[in-house]
Amino acid sequence: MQKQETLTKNQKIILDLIEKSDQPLKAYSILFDVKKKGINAPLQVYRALKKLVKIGKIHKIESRNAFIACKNSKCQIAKATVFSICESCEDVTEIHDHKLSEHLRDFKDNKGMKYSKYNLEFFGLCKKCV
Amino acid sequence: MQKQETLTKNQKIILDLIEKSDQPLKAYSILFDVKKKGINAPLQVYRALKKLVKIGKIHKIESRNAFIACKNSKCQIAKATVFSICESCEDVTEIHDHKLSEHLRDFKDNKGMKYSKYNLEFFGLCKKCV
DNA sequence: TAACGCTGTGTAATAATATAACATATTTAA
DNA sequence: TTAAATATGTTATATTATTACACAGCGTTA
Ligand SMILES: [Zn+2]
Ligand SMILES: [Zn+2]
Ligand SMILES: [Zn+2]
Ligand SMILES: [Zn+2]
Repeated sequence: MQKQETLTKNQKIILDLIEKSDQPLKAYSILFDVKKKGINAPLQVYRALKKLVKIGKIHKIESRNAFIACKNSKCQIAKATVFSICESCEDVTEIHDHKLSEHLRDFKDNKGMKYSKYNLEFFGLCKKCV
Repeated sequence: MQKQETLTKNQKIILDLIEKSDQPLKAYSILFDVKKKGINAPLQVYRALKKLVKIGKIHKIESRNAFIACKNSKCQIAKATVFSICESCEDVTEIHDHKLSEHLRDFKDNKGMKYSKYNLEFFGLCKKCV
């Protein structure tokens, strides 16, 4: 369900920037970078980020307040994200693990709660940093 | 490994407050509540929170920037947390599911990364809010 | 004892993250 | 072709979190 063609100007500018980075970007660093393209205010950035998160083009790394592009162009799991985060170099990688996804998708607690979404962040040391 | 007896005055005040609430509290709401006890500045709160998180007495709900007490007094999993969050009433519950914990503890990605910690947040609607 | 490292405290200032409110424009759908 | 929904630009402000500095208490150890 490709939707990029329906993005607005600001959304495209900001998505382009995030997609060019393989690591998460913070809102105010995005703002700094897009000022030359006429985006002047935090709110313009946050609005675009909100939309891009909503349609699954990017994800928010909650523990870092940063945003990373979803590399899976057919991402069906915009609402079911798993990341690995190196606590030393801060390298972030999105994990797509079928078995894990299944397990999480099927998880039922004992409260009868219905889950529509989850976010999982693993922390540790990457190979370079061990 | 009970460590509460070694907590300092500020840490105790703040832990008490958080433990009395069954729902997550935000740092500045904590600050407001403990002003009558002589804690005047954000940093005093954040320092106590940091320590309490570190020793597993409380957990941070990353998506909400809020802090909740760990109800499991023998919590071995201060670094392996799972929460369910109702997106309507914002009710938060810590989940202790043995099978899920095992699955997450044993998870290995294909990058050879060594995980020491994870945080999982499920979102949905609780029974009241469905 | 004295020197040191470690942890915590108190205070002031500031940084970083995010939203409210308002006026207007554009797109979409009935 | 009106109405609803979505997006924009701008200003101001709210919320969350840290830096920097001076000092106090405690245990180790020289
Ligand atoms: Zn993705
Ligand atoms: Zn690393
Ligand atoms: Zn816990
Ligand atoms: Zn609810």
